[in-house]
Amino acid sequence: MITTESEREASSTPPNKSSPDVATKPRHLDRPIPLLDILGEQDRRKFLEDLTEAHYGRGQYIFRQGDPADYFHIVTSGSVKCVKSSPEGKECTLKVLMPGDLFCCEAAVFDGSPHPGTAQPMGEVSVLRLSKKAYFDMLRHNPDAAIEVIKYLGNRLNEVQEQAKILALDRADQRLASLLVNLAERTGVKETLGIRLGVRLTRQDMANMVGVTTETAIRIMARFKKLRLVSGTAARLVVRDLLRLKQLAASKPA
Amino acid sequence: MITTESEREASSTPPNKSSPDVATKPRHLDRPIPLLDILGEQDRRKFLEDLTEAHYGRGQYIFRQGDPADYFHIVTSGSVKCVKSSPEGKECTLKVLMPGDLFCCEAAVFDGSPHPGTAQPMGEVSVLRLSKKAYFDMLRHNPDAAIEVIKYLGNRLNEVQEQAKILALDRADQRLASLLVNLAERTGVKETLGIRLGVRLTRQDMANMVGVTTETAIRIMARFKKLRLVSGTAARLVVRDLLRLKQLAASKPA
DNA sequence: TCCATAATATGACATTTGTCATATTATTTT
DNA sequence: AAAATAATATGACAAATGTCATATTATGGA
Repeated sequence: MITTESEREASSTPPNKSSPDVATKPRHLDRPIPLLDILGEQDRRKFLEDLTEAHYGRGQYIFRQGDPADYFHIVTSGSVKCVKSSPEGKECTLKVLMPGDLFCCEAAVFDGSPHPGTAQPMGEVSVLRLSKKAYFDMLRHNPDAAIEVIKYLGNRLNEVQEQAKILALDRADQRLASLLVNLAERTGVKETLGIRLGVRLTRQDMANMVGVTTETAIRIMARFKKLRLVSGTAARLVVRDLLRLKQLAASKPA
Repeated sequence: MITTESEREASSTPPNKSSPDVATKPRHLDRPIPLLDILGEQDRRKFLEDLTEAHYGRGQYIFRQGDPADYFHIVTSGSVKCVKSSPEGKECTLKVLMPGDLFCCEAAVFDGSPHPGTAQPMGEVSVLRLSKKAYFDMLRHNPDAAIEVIKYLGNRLNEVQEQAKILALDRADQRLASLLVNLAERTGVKETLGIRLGVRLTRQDMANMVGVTTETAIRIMARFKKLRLVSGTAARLVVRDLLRLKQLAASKPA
């Protein structure tokens, strides 16, 4: 999925807060959400009544590791970082959620355990929130919705397992190449010179996603730049040679 | 969950085959399966009709990476290795499934894409199999069953994400310590001298699970043995000091 | 019991990646 | 526009892990 043009990325930076700017009935949704489309008309109306829309900006958190898990979420615009931190303070970014992605479909929502990670907006973000109870009711009354959630979770599970495999077996440069390929395919926007990533990503962000230090990520990106595989930095990162990056990600030697 | 005594681990090694020894109506189930317990009596009867039980031994495969995904599975006895291999031949073991675990709840079962990994019995194993269609029907007619699957998938997702974090951030010895703690808690059997793991695990197996070479796993295990954290080898691996292993897994320095 | 094979062990060395220090260049904010 | 901060860059060196070679010990099957 490489769209050909569609940007948001508001650059205003509101001060640090920990609750959403607004929480209202949802207005218009940017793009179709499979889960919502599945619901019948009457269910959909009932369901939408329980949904609230929340907006977040830079420096805020949607929720933090250890917080109680009370809501099921759907991203409607912008992107969301899922981060886990270890007791000693090191951080790892596990996933960048895009519009249409669900989160907290999980066990935590059912059994009252706290969030196993932090959800952080990357720029301006809107999400739909559904209370634990309403989510549960929806699943119970809508087998098709439940199946949709099962499919989503199954895909996510496969995805993370692939990611774990990459972390376990591949070198730093291959892991970085995999990340760039993945983000280019999931969020990329075609341009004359290549594929521009749809998310702002510093070398530090990349480092956190592939389990290396920032210095290592910088050195490898410098090499990739020299090889004309990529160009640009955080705000405007362009993948210039998707094919060769893919080959690098799958190759044996250095 | 550390049971106090309950072993199987048949030691006979039938020759390499790629189809189950038998596929019959399930007889008696070793332990309760939450998913089955949820179904009402009549649903349960109908459901059980579609279930077949299959048995596998050493050297066989339940399915292999790339095979078409036609069945949903439940482990009823023994343990199953989930393995992924990269194009260059390196392998990574992502999970050891125990009785009660579900597998192939996933998207692959629905949309016709092939198995993203291999499922391999560790010793003698029995699984229940349900055809894609019957599984789908069950989910559609049993909201509670669908919710159970969602819970299961959610737990698995959290688990793999935790694993990915560990692979991304921790040193080899910490990853190995985490693995031992995890297996001791999930499969361990209490003994006078510690907790014996309920699965046969060579240093090579461990290496594949934490993304290091066999040599590194051997060296680290030798260190652990010297520190009296563990004892024994593959067939009889004992965790002697769970607490210190946990501390090691969570500590900052060497 | 013996043999064949699998598993564990260990050393020497190469490679990869991390750490720390210090610049340089972008980007925000005032 | 200037100042402050964040991001990128680079070198020197240390530490962790991999590679390859070669033993030694354990285990399962004839």
